[in-house]
Amino acid sequence: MQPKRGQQLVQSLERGLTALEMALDGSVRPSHVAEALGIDRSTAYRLLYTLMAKGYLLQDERTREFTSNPAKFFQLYGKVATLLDWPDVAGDFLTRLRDESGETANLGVRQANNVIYIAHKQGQAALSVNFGLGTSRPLHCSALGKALLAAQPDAVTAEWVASAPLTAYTTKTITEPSLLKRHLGTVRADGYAVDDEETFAGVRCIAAPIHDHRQQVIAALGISGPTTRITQEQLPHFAQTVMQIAAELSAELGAPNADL
Amino acid sequence: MQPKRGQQLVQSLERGLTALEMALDGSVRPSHVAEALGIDRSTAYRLLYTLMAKGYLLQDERTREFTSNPAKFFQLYGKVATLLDWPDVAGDFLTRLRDESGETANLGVRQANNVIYIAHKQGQAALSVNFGLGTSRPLHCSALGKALLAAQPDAVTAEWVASAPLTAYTTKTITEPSLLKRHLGTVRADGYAVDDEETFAGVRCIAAPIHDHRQQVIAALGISGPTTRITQEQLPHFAQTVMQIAAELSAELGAPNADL
DNA sequence: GCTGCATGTGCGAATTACGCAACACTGAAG
DNA sequence: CTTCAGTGTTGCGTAATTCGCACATGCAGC
Repeated sequence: MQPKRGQQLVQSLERGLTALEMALDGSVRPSHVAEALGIDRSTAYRLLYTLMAKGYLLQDERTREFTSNPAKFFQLYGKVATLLDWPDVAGDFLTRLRDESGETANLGVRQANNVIYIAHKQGQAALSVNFGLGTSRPLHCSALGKALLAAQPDAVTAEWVASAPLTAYTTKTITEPSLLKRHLGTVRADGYAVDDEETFAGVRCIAAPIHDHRQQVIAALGISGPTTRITQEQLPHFAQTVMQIAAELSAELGAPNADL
Repeated sequence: MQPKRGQQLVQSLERGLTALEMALDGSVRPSHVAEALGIDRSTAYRLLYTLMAKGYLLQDERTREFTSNPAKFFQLYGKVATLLDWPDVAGDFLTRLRDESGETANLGVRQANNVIYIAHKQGQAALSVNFGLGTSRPLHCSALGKALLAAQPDAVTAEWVASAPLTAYTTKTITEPSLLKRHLGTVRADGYAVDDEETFAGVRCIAAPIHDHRQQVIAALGISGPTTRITQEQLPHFAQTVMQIAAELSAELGAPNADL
């Protein structure tokens, strides 16, 4: 995050995108954006107006508030079709994983220092975990994230572990770089990752990586449930299920030597 | 489309967004963007670099090409959660509609002069229609589009019909404003819209509007199939099915007086 | 009506982004 | 191997673009 080439950034574009992302978190008005970015109201207005002219935002005729245009974003996202296929492709596997484990099944990919959930099937028990689609969690304390991290070459992992902010969310969150590095080593050896109440107290998650036809890790598949059901004793059993279905999904994607 | 306030547009932001959209259609390089926008390579590079710094694009280490970052767009889209829920909420209805009709069922919302498909279940017959998710079709010649148009107040419809570009896609496309206006009147009276080979020869579609709890039309639900199966004779029967399930979906969303 | 508060719009000043030019690199052609 | 054409990337001076100020306008509420 130390941009040695800071001069190459186009300020207007950067500000405009920031304003856009603000609008995605709810309705936004020029005065808010201006205050948040430390710029004049008129400047903020022109940014928002440009975003509206481009179809990214809509302006409420009455309240004059700018809101995001969902259809535009769906359209943009549709062009990036790779992930749109996920729910279709992985849907059946997620359903099976949910039914066999009884817990919420989810699928995520990496985005910077986070894993974001791109598909899921919620568990049907009265007490079930529910991550919203499109939401993100830090890599270092989620099972999906650790499964993705462990798939990288050692050097990359080491560098990441050393520089990433390892924020603690519970008392069990691993915040020590050296510990995390060793932990990821065992994840790779085991073939699955466990989030043992590292993000939310009372929630345990298990995940395994998904490979594509080039044997590259492109996503992770896992389950999340209360510690009362995903107990330490049954953890290996759950892990087996997760790895099994993850392997099948990888095979569906054309991965070689998936051990079915 | 006649910007009386052309001076309010921020050029850098506008260009940046255009470059972003170019990247969504495939890999992009500074020289391409520069040529397309009529700007210098260095300027194009700085725009792309800023987009990358913001996470919207990724740069291939080897080829130096800029590509879109699917995860980022999914994340953005996830924040605009309203539509993300659609596949979950409407999934069962789409499946039922597909099974009862035997044809591809789809759900779309309006985006400017187009309808974009946000959820679908493809028919299982050997010959079935397949629209890609996130793709768009003009309002005036698609069943979903006409169902959405007919839901508006007369004045709005009249104005739109007069100013919109009614491009012909087949010989059956309605390109005459006055005809389209009258046609939309019958759509409203019937409660469903038909696309009788107006977009693709050999394809007929039927759609009905979806209302939310405020009785506002927010989407349209429909089926698409070959004219050999969706015949003129059976059209009313199919329409009945579409309207029935559309009403049930509206009811699920809390719409009042949905006639179940 | 008057008073706060916000949006939206000219206009001049200067910051910012642009194009030019140069360098490093790559890949293809000779 | 050398040459050459083409591209990515960066520095820099200039000029165009954007920014912030100031004001007109609209609206809600003591």
